[in-house]
Amino acid sequence: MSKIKLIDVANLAGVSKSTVSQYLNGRFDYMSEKTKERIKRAVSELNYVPNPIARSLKLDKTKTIGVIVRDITGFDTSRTIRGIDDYCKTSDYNVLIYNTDVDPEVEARSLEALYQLRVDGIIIAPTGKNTDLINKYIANGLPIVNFQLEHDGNEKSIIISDYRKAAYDATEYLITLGHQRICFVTQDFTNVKSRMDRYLGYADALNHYGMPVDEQLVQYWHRNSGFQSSPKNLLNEINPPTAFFTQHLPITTELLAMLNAANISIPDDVSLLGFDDIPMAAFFKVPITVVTQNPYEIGREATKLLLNNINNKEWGRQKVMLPCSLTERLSCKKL
Amino acid sequence: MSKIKLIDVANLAGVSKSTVSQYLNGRFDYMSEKTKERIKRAVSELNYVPNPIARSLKLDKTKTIGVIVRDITGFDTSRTIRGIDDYCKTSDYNVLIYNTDVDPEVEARSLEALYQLRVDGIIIAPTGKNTDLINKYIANGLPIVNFQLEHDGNEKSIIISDYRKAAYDATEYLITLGHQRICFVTQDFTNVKSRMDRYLGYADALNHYGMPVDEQLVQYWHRNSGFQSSPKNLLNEINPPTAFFTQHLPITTELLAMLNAANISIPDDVSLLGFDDIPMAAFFKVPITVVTQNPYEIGREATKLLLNNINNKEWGRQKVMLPCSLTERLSCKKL
DNA sequence: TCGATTTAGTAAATCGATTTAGTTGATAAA
DNA sequence: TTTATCAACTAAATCGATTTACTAAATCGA
Repeated sequence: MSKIKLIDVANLAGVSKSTVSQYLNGRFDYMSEKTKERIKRAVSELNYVPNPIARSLKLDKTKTIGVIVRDITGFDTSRTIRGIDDYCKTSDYNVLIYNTDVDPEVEARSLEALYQLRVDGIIIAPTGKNTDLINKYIANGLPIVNFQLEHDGNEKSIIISDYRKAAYDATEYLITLGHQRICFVTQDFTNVKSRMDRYLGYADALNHYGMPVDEQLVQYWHRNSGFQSSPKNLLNEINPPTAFFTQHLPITTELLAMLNAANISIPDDVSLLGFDDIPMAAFFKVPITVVTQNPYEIGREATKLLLNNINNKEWGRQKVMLPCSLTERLSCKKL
Repeated sequence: MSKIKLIDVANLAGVSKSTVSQYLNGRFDYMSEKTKERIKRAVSELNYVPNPIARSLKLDKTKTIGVIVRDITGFDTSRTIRGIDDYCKTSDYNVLIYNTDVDPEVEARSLEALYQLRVDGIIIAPTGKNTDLINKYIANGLPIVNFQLEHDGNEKSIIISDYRKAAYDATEYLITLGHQRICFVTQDFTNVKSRMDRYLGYADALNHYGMPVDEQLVQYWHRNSGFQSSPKNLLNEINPPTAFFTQHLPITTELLAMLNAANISIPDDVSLLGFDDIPMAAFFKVPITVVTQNPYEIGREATKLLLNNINNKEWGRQKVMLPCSLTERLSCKKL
């Protein structure tokens, strides 16, 4: 179990370090079978594994990628990371994780830290506030793949769910159930394409069924301040929504808690359809119907793309869209 | 943003590499203020950051630790990792994560991989099947801290919840509610101290209240084959349990699903108390009362202990026990 | 048969730090 | 005045690989 080095193998095999190195790197240009055989035996006898640090220093490649996410603890996020990790393990890459908690400054520091650590590439769920910085690193030769949030639509490499279609399908599902007044609850989506896309999908569906978008029914929620207008008040208006379509997990859970507290019953008083799966939702008082992404697959695809970029210096714009699916549970009532 | 090296700083400051290195490592033994000042200026002007790989190679320290867990996706596990990560970031350590999916072979390979990667130490939630191997690495000078599972009670360094007290408290809680027949559902606990401890806590409480342990009420569950006897059948026996106390998250959720399917109502037909928190449990049809550990804190404590071991070569046996707490929800009925 | 080419392998430079063993010039002690 | 001491630095070795440039022996063509 002690740490064997190249020179030990060379000595045992009776050849020079150079030859062993050539052997290990598959450069058999001019190497006799006999020599190959002896090195092979020495390697396995000594159980030699090259020191990855020395290798990294010389090659200026670390076989390590960085991952920057909001919070590894998130249901979808942890699954994406598992996807990244599983894919990396099969290609002998290692993964370094940085959490930002959606703080752009932390995000900027994480990028710099990973850059200084000489990672070969980065997968990032950006906050959206460091787009220029990210592009600067890319311009500097560091491959970066985005996921989860499409900001300006000019991302060089991005894996994203097909948000527009997903929102379209979900809205259509509600319309099919007879809902005419569907409240679209979202975060501010100015300049954030992946949020805008959901809105467009929602609008597409309404239009397709001959319904205009009622701006009264587009409600905004903010991470710190909560809902623009209280859902309870909304339901007390003259022409209240019959369904909520929430675009973000915290929105869904906060809304759920408020409706529970106000004794507003789902789906009898109002229907609810959420974006992103909720852990253990099947056990809920009312199991919530949701549009789900495939976070594990997103992780795998992002990694596939990144490793490809790392190993083929030249790469153009790439965008991969993965489909979402609707998990029908019991929170949407047929009217 | 280009990569500046030591020699660049040395040139700009007009001194040798050695002097810059001494400066950076705080060895000011014989260094004039003037020189210090010039190096300082050069460093900040060039925005120099030492290459961690070169440093690792020379120092044989990577400032990286490995973490081996069952599955990063788990609710508690992801929080523990967040605790580890947060602590590490404040000490400039990096974290490499390996998932085992409770496969001892994968666990063994992960240990070897991390060893070869020259991590400075490892935090592991062991499967329990590689105790000897782990000890071998420790004997080889690699600090390893255990958590989540105490196997033989001889672990050199371990952070664990106080399982015995937690099980005692939970059982006492049920007894206080009037329950006399409490079914203890567990995985096989032969040779696994942290499971045995929960049983002992359960038995302690029963004994303390003058109740004998009825072995009929100790039920076993297995990851693959499920329950020893079906919970439904159990409830149909002559003298059925009035409460289930489940010792592992998968047991709790599987039991929950089975009771739901059989239309057995909680807590009216039977009470349920689980070990480990369930994500979003508050939204459940019946919010489940649980004993919760503090996974984030466990992560921090494990890291604190590990970094301590790394930086003080001599360390003896260490065991830290963290308290659990009971989160009372609505799944336990007063009889 | 002799220079040219090919085959098989090695010595030494390199990656970017750290560290040991010196070196130099100034001051202090003998 | 000479030697010893000390302050302030530096040259060179080192960590463990990879790679380039080189050498020596064998083979080849004319």
